[in-house]
Amino acid sequence: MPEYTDLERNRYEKILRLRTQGIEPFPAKAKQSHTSAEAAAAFEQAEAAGQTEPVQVTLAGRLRAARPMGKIIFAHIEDRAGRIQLFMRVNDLGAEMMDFFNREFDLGDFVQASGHMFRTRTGEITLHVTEIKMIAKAITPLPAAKDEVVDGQVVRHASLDDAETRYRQRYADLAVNPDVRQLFRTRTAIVRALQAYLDNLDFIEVETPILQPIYGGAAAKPFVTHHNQLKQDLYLRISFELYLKRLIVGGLERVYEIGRDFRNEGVSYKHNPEFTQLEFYMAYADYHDIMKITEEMVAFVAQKVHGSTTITFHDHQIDLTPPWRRLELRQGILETAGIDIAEHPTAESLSATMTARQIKHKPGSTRGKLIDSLLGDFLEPTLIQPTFLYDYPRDISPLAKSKPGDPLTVERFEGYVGGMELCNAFSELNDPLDQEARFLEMGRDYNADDEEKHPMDEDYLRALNYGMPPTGGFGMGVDRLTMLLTGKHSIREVLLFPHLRKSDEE
RNA sequence: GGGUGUGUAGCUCAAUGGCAGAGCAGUGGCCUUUUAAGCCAUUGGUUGAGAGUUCGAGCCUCUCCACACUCACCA
Repeated sequence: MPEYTDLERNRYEKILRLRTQGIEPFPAKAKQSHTSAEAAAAFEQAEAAGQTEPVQVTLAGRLRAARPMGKIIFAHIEDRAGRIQLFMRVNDLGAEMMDFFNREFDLGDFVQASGHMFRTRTGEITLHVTEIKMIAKAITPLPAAKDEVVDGQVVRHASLDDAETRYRQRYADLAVNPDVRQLFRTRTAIVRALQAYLDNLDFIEVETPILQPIYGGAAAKPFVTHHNQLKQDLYLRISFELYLKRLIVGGLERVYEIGRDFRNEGVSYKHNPEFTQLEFYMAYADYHDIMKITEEMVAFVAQKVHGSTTITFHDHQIDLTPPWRRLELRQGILETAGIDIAEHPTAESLSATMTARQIKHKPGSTRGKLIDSLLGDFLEPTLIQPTFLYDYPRDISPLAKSKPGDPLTVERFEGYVGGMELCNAFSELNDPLDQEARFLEMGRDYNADDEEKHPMDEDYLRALNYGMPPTGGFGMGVDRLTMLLTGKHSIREVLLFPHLRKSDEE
């Protein structure tokens, strides 16, 4: 037995006491004929129809409030649809049963109650209980002690809002905070809406390996694991990109995957070591086509789950209605940082200008990285309304197709909303010769012995050699989309079980 | 990794360096239409952990732990 507090010990002893009376506090069977909402609806319908025979139901849920008043008891139980009041009377249940309830039932217990629906004197639709049964005893009291229902809204007088407890004990958070339960329903609705949108465009959803012998498709440090029998190190994927494009080579033409990526990097309000990504690839599309799909898809999802394409995020009214603003990256940096990157075709030149303007940057960075840091420092915070930034430096985009006539630039865009990067997309590089050269440029090598160098993904190059049609590709952080659509400012609020440091007690 | 802040009862929070408290929950009573039910009584503390200063530390100092915010890192 774990160490119990006095409150828990008291409840634990009730379990023992129930068993000595031959009552199992964790019975194998339970019944729920209606949810709270269905029971209320059925009653209202019968009432409107002038039906005289009572609406008989069996409800099940967690006991969330109890008001014993001597020979009657009012209580509320909560199920997935909400709360409903129970009414118990000594006339119906007998003194012994009333005592039994008062003595052995606690807030947080799961109960099953049968009876008929009626209205109390105050008009509240209530279950008049003829039989009540314990179906699962709670030993640990729920952290929020008391709620009040005002006009159908649950007002918490002593709520659980300590962030650490909420994240470490998400089960308790969900159990006492209905808005948290609702948020995760919305999250699922967002994923369903994304699927519906893409399915309607004749995409197929696929699953590709999470354990990969060579990681790629993004710039991130991987988690490493090991297959014992094969005596082989494997990486948890940092993106799905290279596998999905193999499927384009195979002729599937329109594919997407929604799944987990793993990146062995810092944690922040918008970063978690594992996060959910949507990637799709569409043959015969280029990055301009993908922009159109992106803005339509996000607007579709917002409409579906939020009922509107206008959202509020960090006190900003954000309008997701297409078309979104399109801004050339060069122009955006010129306007916000006052530097024209086109005038600085080399890292040395750009670095010198940044130094002259006292803009902090890491010496020895590539031109692309310098541009990326200008973007992050000056431009990104200004991109509140949805904006596609397009035409990115080639050296930070090794999988994107070059822009015709501009050797330094590729056909890539990123979508920003609320000052946060939401998605990344490009016209895919489908020239195997150029792709091999890009891999070599970024330090991949056929001789993978050198630990500093990533092995060349020869199989991916072989796939490209078979021929890949012109393709537009897209990746988006589903967690970040969920943050935007639910107005949450931390990725942890939209992850059921966010990553936290191991605590002492675990 | 750096900075700022927080950590007190099951939950939400008080406490000038001087007896560690309240509301709710819990426990024992009363109560046949309540809904933060009410009324009476009452239990509950290694003040995150450890060390130091002091006659005396929840409070001051140091170390550590956790969390939050933030900066840095992050093709």
